[in-house]
Amino acid sequence: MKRDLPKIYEPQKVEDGIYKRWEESGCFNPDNLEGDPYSIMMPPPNVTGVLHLGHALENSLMDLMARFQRMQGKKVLLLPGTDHAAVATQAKVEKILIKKGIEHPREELGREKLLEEIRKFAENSKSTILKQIRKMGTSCDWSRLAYTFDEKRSRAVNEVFVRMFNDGLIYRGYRVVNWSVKGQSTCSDDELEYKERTTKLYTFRYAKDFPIPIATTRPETKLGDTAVAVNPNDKRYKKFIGQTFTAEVGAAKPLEIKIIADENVDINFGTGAVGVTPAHSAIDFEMYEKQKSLGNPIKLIPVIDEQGKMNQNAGKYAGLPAEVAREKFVAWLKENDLLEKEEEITHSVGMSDRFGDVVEALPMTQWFVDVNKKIPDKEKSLKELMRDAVAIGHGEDSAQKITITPDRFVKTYFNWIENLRDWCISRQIWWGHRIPVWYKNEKIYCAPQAPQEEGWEQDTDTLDTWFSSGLWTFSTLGWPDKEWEKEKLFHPTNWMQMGHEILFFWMARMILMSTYAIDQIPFKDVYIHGILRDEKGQKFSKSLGNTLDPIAIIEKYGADSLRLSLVAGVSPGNDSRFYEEKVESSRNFVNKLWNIARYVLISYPADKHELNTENLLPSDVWILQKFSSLIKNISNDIKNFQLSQAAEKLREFTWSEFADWYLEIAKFEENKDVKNWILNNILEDLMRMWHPFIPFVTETIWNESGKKTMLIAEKWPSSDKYEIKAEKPKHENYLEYFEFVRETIVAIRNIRIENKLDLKKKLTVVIRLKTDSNPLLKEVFEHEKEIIKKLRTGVGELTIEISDDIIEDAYHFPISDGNLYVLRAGLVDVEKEKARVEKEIANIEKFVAGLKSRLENNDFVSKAPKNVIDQQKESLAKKEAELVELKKHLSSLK
RNA sequence: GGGUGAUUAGCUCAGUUGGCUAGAGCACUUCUCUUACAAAGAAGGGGUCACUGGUUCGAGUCCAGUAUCACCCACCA
Repeated sequence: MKRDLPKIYEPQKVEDGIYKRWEESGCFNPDNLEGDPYSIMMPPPNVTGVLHLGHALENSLMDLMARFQRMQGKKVLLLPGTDHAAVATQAKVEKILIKKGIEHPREELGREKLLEEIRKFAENSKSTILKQIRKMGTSCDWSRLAYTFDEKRSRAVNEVFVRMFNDGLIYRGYRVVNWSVKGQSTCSDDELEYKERTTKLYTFRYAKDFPIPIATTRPETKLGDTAVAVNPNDKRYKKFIGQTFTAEVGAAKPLEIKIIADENVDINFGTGAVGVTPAHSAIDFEMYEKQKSLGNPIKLIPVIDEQGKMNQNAGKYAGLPAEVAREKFVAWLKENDLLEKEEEITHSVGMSDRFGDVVEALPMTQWFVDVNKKIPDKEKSLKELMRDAVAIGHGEDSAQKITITPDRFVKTYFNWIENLRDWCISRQIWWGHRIPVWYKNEKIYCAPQAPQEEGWEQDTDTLDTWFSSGLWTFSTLGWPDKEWEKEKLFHPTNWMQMGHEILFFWMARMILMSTYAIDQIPFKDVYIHGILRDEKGQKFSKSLGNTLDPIAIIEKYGADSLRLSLVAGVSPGNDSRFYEEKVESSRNFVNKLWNIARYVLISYPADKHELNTENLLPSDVWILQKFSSLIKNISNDIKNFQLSQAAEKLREFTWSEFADWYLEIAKFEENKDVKNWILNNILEDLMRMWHPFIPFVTETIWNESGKKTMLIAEKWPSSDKYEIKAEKPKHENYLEYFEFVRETIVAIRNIRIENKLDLKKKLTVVIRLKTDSNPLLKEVFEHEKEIIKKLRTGVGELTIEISDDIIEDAYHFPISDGNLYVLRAGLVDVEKEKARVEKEIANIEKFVAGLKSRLENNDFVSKAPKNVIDQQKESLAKKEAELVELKKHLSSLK
């Protein structure tokens, strides 16, 4: 049967069709699958735009694992979804609208119209993203598609909010928060991006008679100072602690500065004193709270408003933008001779990562999640829940313990938890889950719906987007609706992969939400991947203009090539560089695989016979052995999340062993029935193992091989099938013999090329076996003679001798244990051969010397494990034998 | 200031509990259009595993320190 398959694999022609067939097969939906549940929740991409390479990486990883587990016989759920990404999306749409000429989108459009614009944008980018996920080949269950802002997820959000409110974990408080003037909204600590800036550090006194100078980079906020903190052990200032000074600096009222003690003040830094501005610094606000709890309160005077301008408390500075007020205040300080020093320093300032402006610290009434308060009935705080889940297991149950790969991130996580403050969850933007709290006069009511009576108004704020994405692992499964009962078998989810940059944003919040709301960890294993960088090691970013569109890459090279290049050559947790050459290399491999299959399918039409072990030749035993251990290796690697290693091993076997050696030898060896069985079976099982990595080409090959089933639904191969029962003792040695044959062939090829021998001309070769060599070896070589001749060696005549004599005027290549030589009579370039052999001898001598000294070392012999010693002894014996032969040979060269 | 990671071939990177003479891809050299594949095949060259000490019979691997780079956290008032 002659088949017609194109020489070059063309992914563009098949990928969409295959994806459709997979979808129709029902394999994406775990309801159609048997086995233990296995679930992965897709980290929902933000609906702010299109899929980028990072998403492509994540899809590759998740789909790899999903397909692998499905082939392991699991009931696999890979649940897709998208994130409404509150601030990010609104900021993005507002930017677009501003470009279109709507300068103040919120005022000009109003809440409903602006929300409509955002919704349109979100829906649009959502559908693009979902299409792109399909392009990647991701085998997710579209019937369970979720969105953080859809009705079901909104119910979950409200449910958790109300519960936390009732448990007293969510509170409304007047505290200093991060405020983006540009975005007119709060942001959480984690949403800040710190950037280095040079600014001036001013050292001054509030008044001539004020005893302590202080330093600041924000003089204008000093109009709201209410205290100066000094170290209680500071001899200079100790005497002032407890006193209050007044100073007239132009604020609405004279400043009343209380000198307070604080251990954290560094005596040696700056002036050793800190001007405390409780209203405009998170740290100072903490001091304010501390003083309050100590019964020695200080005042809190805001001087900057939500527009970033000075307010009435700032007296003569009121109404000025902060920067202008700063200059004016500094000028005033100079005039009054209060400024002692002015120096340039660099320090980092927090910028809103979405709106891009420097955030202002302002005291405001906002909603917070209290992370330190004990949860009723639990005796633990949210912070403790978050720590337990990773440290000892939720509820001290080791089965409810999260493992993180690589484990160094555990430390990072704990460190973050230690420093965690209450989480500000209210945002003043409109795109997001509205806070389920209702007000009427002084009354407050917390529930998804307003009370029946008239006059209740809902809070206008929305929730931080991470509040809803924190629920993702279980809100996607229908919680708190009835559906959950049916779906909760998928929770805790099994595997979660994410970039290390969202460890705190997301992983931490999922743990918080899940352990609190449903008393389960959200996932068992977390796999942290690095971020992708360009070939120069820079992050991909729009502003650098170095972004790559994964879809364009797929169109050029195919999804498989992209996936393979993203998964191979990376290790967990580490960043990796991405560039087109990597995709090219993967494309070349995919095409190689295609051609391997093409050759096998065309030349070895499968039939159903069993493997005839009587007819096994060394090459067969060799490849079967290699393959059966490969199967075990790959399974283990994937189970240990060593995905890149698995890909490399597969590639090595496929290309260097199966294609380069076995396939070539199969062309000449006579036991066609065995060859047929092995080629077809290994090809088939190789497709299974490659499938999670490169699903499209493997499915295509599977289909071309005439299989009725789909590869996606096939089982992972078992190594048992390839294990040769040792009924024939010679098979054990076959493995070794085949290595001899390989070495012989390489040696002959080397002779030709290194000596520039005419490749067309036939070569006469003598293989000399030593007299004491295994008689089977001769048999093998007699048998392999024809193969050696044919396998691109150009050998015309090959004889095998058994003797100990050196043949003069020949090339000598000791093989493996020193008892086998490849020789070629005549035509020797003596000088060249001498040089080569001398180099080789020097090499071996060095190695042998090392081995000897080790083996003569009593410490080594007495302390090293036996197998290591044996290994080295064996190796020494071999190399010494080689050395003897090579030296003999060298002396024969004249 | 605290922490983490990286440093291995020209480039990009593997190297799982320490154990034969340290690997891959790309690039390079030479040869080959040999009927599966030139997006290929064959044979090669190329490394003091950043540095200095230590532990050990044995260190790329473990420990300490140093240097350079990258990142994270805190933030200097």
